[in-house]
Amino acid sequence: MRLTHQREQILAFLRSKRAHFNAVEIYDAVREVIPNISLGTVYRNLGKLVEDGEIITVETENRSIYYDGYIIPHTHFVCKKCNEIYDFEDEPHSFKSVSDKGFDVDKHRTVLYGTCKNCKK
Amino acid sequence: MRLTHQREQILAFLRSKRAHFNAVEIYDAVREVIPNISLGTVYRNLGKLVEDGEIITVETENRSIYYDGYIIPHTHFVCKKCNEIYDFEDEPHSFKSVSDKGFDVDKHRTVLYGTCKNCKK
DNA sequence: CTCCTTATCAGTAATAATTCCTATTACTAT
DNA sequence: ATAGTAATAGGAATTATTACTGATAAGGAG
Repeated sequence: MRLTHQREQILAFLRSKRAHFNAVEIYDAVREVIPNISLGTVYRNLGKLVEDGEIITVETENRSIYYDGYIIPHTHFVCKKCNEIYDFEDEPHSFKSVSDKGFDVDKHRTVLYGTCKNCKK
Repeated sequence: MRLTHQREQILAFLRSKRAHFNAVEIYDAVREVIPNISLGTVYRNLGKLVEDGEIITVETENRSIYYDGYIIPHTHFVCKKCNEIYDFEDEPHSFKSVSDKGFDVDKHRTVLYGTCKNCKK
């Protein structure tokens, strides 16, 4: 994988923020540095970075996919009021009952839905 | 919520199959019974049925949302080779660390990714 | 440093999934 | 029956993502 300026900046942006962004938000952010980058380039690089394990995706009930530069396994919490995505530590889990049945688990995603601390007020 | 013929058939279809379908698949299936049902009606009713807790959604890395008439909490496994979605029992989890921090958890979704038993052969 | 190969790029068109809009129909309670 | 509300079909519009094409630039070989 060639390290292009575009790919470098996308990765740098995601690593610099401990938050979750969709493709257009990343596009807008990286355009500050590379004004003529195209959205297609952002999507292509996000895809490759995911493939390479440099970043991870968060699928929620919202239609768009969110990208996360923090790749240590963790659980996401989506607030149904403000839509903010929060990080939490994974609780211990083995998925032993799944692997025992002959299924190979590569990765897992847990998303919690509810009301966040701020929106409860 | 009015129980219309359309809503009834959508729900009946999802309850009759222990599998996961996207909106277009459900549309095609229900059209066998109600030939002139529209896709918009399917989407609208799926949304209401989810709101009402009659069915649940499964968000995966694929772009479309899958609907599931089996609403007892369980874990989904998506095969990266054949894209089949399998059901597994939930492992015990409390999300206590999340609620202890003042976040109210309404529901959770866990999706495992990997290679299924059949595709391993 | 220069050339060469090839991945990657910008720009744009196309596709897929979902939502929105409008006129019409069905149900409910007067 | 009639009015009022809610739901529908059909199609247009929107949003998110992917695919295509000729031009560019990254990285290795000489």
